[in-house]
Amino acid sequence: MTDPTDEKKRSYKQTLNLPKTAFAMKANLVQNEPASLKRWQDGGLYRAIRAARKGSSKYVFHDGPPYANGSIHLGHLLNKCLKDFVVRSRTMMGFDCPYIPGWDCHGLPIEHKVMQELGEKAKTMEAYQVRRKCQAYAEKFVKLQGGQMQRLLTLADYDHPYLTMDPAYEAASLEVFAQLVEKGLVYRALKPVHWSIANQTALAEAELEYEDRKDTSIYVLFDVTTPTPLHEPAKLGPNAPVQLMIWTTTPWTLPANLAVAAAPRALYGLFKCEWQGRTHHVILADDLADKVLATGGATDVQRLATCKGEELHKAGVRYRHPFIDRVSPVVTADYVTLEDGTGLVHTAPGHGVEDYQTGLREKLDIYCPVLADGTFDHTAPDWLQGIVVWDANAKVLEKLTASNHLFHAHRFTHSYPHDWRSKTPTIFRATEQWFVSVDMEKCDGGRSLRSLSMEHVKNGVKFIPDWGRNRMHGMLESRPDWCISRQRSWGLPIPAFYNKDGEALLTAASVRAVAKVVAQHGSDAWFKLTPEELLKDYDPQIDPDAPAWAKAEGWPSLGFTKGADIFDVWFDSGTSWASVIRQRFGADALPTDLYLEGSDQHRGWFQASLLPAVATTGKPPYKAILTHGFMVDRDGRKMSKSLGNALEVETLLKDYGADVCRWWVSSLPFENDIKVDIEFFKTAGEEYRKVRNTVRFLLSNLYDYTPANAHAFTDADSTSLDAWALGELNKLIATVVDGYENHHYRRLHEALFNFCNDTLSAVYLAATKDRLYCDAPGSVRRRRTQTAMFTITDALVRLLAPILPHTADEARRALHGENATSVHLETFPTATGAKVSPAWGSVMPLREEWMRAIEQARIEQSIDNPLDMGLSVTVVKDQVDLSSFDPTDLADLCMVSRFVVTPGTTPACTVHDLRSEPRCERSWKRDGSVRERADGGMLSDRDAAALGLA
RNA sequence: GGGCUCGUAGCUCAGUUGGCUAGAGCGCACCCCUGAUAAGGGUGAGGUCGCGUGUUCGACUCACGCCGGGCCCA
Repeated sequence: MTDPTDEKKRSYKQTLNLPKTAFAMKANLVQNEPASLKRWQDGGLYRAIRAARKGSSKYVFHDGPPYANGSIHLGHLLNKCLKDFVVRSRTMMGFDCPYIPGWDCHGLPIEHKVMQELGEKAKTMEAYQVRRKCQAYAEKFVKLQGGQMQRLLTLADYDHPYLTMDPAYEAASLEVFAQLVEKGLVYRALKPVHWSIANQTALAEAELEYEDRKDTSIYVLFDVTTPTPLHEPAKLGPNAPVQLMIWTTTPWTLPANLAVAAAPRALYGLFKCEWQGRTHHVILADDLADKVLATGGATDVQRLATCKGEELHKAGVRYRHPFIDRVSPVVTADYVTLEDGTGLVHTAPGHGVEDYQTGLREKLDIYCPVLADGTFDHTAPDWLQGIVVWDANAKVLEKLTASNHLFHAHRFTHSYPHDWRSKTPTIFRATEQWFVSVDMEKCDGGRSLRSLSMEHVKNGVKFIPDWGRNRMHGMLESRPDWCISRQRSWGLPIPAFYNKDGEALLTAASVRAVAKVVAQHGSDAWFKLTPEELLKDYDPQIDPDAPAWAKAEGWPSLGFTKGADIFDVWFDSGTSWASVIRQRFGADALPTDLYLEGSDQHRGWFQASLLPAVATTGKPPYKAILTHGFMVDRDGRKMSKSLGNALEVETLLKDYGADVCRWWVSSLPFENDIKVDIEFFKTAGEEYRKVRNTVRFLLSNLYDYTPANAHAFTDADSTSLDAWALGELNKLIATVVDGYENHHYRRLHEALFNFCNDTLSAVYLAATKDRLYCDAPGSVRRRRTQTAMFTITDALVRLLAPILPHTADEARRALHGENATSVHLETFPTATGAKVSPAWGSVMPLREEWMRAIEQARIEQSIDNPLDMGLSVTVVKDQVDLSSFDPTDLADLCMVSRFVVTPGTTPACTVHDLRSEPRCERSWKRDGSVRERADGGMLSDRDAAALGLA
């Protein structure tokens, strides 16, 4: 049996204008996003945007190249999404914002991987053959990552990316190099590098394997030749003999000793002791003295005086080398610790990185008497010449013992770097490297590159966040010269030639001659062609900078060779402003508007780009730098595969889809560390659903609306709910566009979410449901609301587009039809002109009070349904004037059946129980007009009118 | 060890030049609706603002120190 009431209800239900839409509640992003992507690709969206923005003012944004290795990770996700927000939002602001994605293709990680894959075979291959493998490897990952980045729905010229291994790119980099050479900023000097004796080659950190090795550590006495700050307090005559005690684990480096380093703030003591039957006065770190002196067998130890390490240095203490006729200084160094040794560190600038830094600072020679084969050269004492360093250890010990300078020696085991290929121990050996000087005063105006760059960082570049300026300034202040050479084969060759005596030919003209060949044949040419072929367009006779040997009679047949160095990969990417931006868009496109990378690039790409640009163009390559932080896990610890706390991008895309991931990125305070946890993606997914459902509800109530029946808003509408909503939309537009403009993505994300969640879903859409469903379809009130909703939907979809490219596209097509222009070709909305009564500013806070009264009535009077309530409200006139408001709007705003504004002097809100009054069977309202109609149903006036009943 | 930086409700974050009972969203609790329904709505409870010492009439906001993260160096 059917309940007759049910039947009637059902019949009225069919008279309602219930929402209808094809825009699904369930997004199905994982299936549908690839379809969007394909549609954009097939339709040539990137090209269409370029065409649409042709002639508009340009916003030049430049992609920092990720390394072409491995799959993209969360860092890429963050970086690429932020970049995409920039590109898409600037485009929607009306700028022509072309975006060329790039990849860093050269470098050791790839070469290393390829060499591992090749194994023994590598030994039989020519350099260019290995390079070919490297190129194939890079290409493979460019393709893989490019696909992954596109899956993130990022918009870029993926058909024409820039690769640092492209001949045109390489040639442009070389041209920048030529200009640096022209300025006289490039020089050659010694620098210690990890050196494999077995393979006679330099090694990178990644090519080292640390293994245990037995060595002899020695405590050595150096005779002081000057007075020290300790002489007087110790009551010794100024020329009384004292000794410094140093400790080292590499006795063979002693011939290259040029200094002793002390910790500036540590305490050093002068100790009188008996050793080997004689009285000695020895200086070493106070904290270590007891132990060390005892170990070496000294007795009757007596501390005579102490001083700080820096005092030894300031007093100009010097000592005589134990077996070479040389006097050297005591210096200070921050890295000296008192963990082991004597607190006085043997310093050989040619044999250690720290020693080298100290050497530079103290203007010591970078002295290295060891040849490529590991033997001592002619500058070493004759008893060491020709001896391999490993055999030299014993000889040095013998010599020190003989002269009574060896205080103590013992065998010990430590972890020591070995060549990963030959498994033999490596050494630090100073070799000739190429540098770009930051201190030579050869830039414009006789300034140094350092001071010029620092000045630009201070005044000429915008930093987001601003502390980046300070950070980079500090780094520039303390950075050493840029060592641009590497001893590898997978890279851009440094186009230097050498004669038999090792003298170099590297001038602006010679570099340009090689660049010409590289532009045509790629850098492989360097490895395949002869020096003469590479220099076929070079004539030293007309090159004023050519060295004498190249100008000599008979050149080039006198014989010379190609250098084996390649550029530091940072030079490759650091010249991208020239190789990409200037080359493709012209010099006018410099400086670019923005570089956007992780904050680690203050030392990396930002600086590598700044220095060549400032040196050669006099300007930074960017107007602004935006940095983001790093991903950390839920507990704030760094993310890494080895810790097992990393999330896979592939998985995230498969489980949540790109739009959800992008929504998450837009919610981040990206300038700091970013906590990542799978939970956050779940939350982002829920927020996305909220936004999507709001859009869906808007769309579903516009099924019978076209702009042709739009309501024309007038001042008389200013107190309408619709005017209020349009006013809120205007605020949203302002916040969101400003957010895009200033990279406040988080703020705009929040504004968009709150607009959907609160302004629309909880307030406006809840309030207007009744009229949309129950008013006659073509009624003025319903059309007015639909007009506002259409405007809101169209605007909202555009504002969402940079963040949710797929969803916005889908919604736009649902709103305007399948053949509408893509939202990505549109611009951001501007404020609507509808006038909004200022009284709304007071009504909304009052609404919250009314809602609380309703909640209270619900509990106290057990009225569950707000439609069973009526509200009598008294407001103080000079605060809010509700007289021009439609009481029905106010009732709808509170979702009650009736709203009466009653006169009075004190604010009040009374809830009336309307349950005894008849209820409209169609709208469920008890608005006081409900009575039986011609069809026998109980209906309100409005509903009866909508049905054409009396 | 140094430079820069971060530490506010269970979670993610706002808090402008120091000044009214420290805000939002999510989550949670309780409740409503069943004509946005694997939806929608209402109300509410949650905070020693990392710790300590100063400056000040007054500090989440300033200074110094400490603890715990991060990036880059050493």
